[in-house]
Amino acid sequence: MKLREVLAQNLKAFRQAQGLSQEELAHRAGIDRTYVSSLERCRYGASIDVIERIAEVFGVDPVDLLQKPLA
Amino acid sequence: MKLREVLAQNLKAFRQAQGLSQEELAHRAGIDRTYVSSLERCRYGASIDVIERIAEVFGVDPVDLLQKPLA
DNA sequence: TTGTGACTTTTAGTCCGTC
DNA sequence: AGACGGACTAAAAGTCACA
Repeated sequence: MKLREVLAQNLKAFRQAQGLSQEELAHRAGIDRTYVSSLERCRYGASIDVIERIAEVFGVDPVDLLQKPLA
Repeated sequence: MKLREVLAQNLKAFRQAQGLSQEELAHRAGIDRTYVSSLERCRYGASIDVIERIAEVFGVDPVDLLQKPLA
């Protein structure tokens, strides 16, 4: 499984776990709403800068967004 | 500390620990020689695709390249 | 609320060097 | 062996309208 796919899944999972819409997350992270959508759809492979900013919004370590689910 | 700085430090540390030159690492990861140098100097923030490929060369989890030193 | 196509701007990443 | 730069190309970052 590609790392960008892991990111996409974790991104969606963290976002929904915190009850945020794509739009709310985008606003708080200072990025575009459609870009969040693109990341969750694996349209792009994100840069580490974007990963870092999103992790800040979630209040987690950036590493957590790239960690494969144990299952 | 910025995530791209963490990557830069870990990249250099892993590379030297395995006794690889920048050029050898670049060749094995299928990226450019000067780009490895650039990453270690924080000239760029890498994409997750590049991080993944470099981690494969080192034989480690991509997450390990982004983990801050415990010290 | 989210997905998508078309688009422009910025940056990643390459290739050529010199020091 | 590696730092560093200029110039270039591919891809990401970011915006918008519309379904």
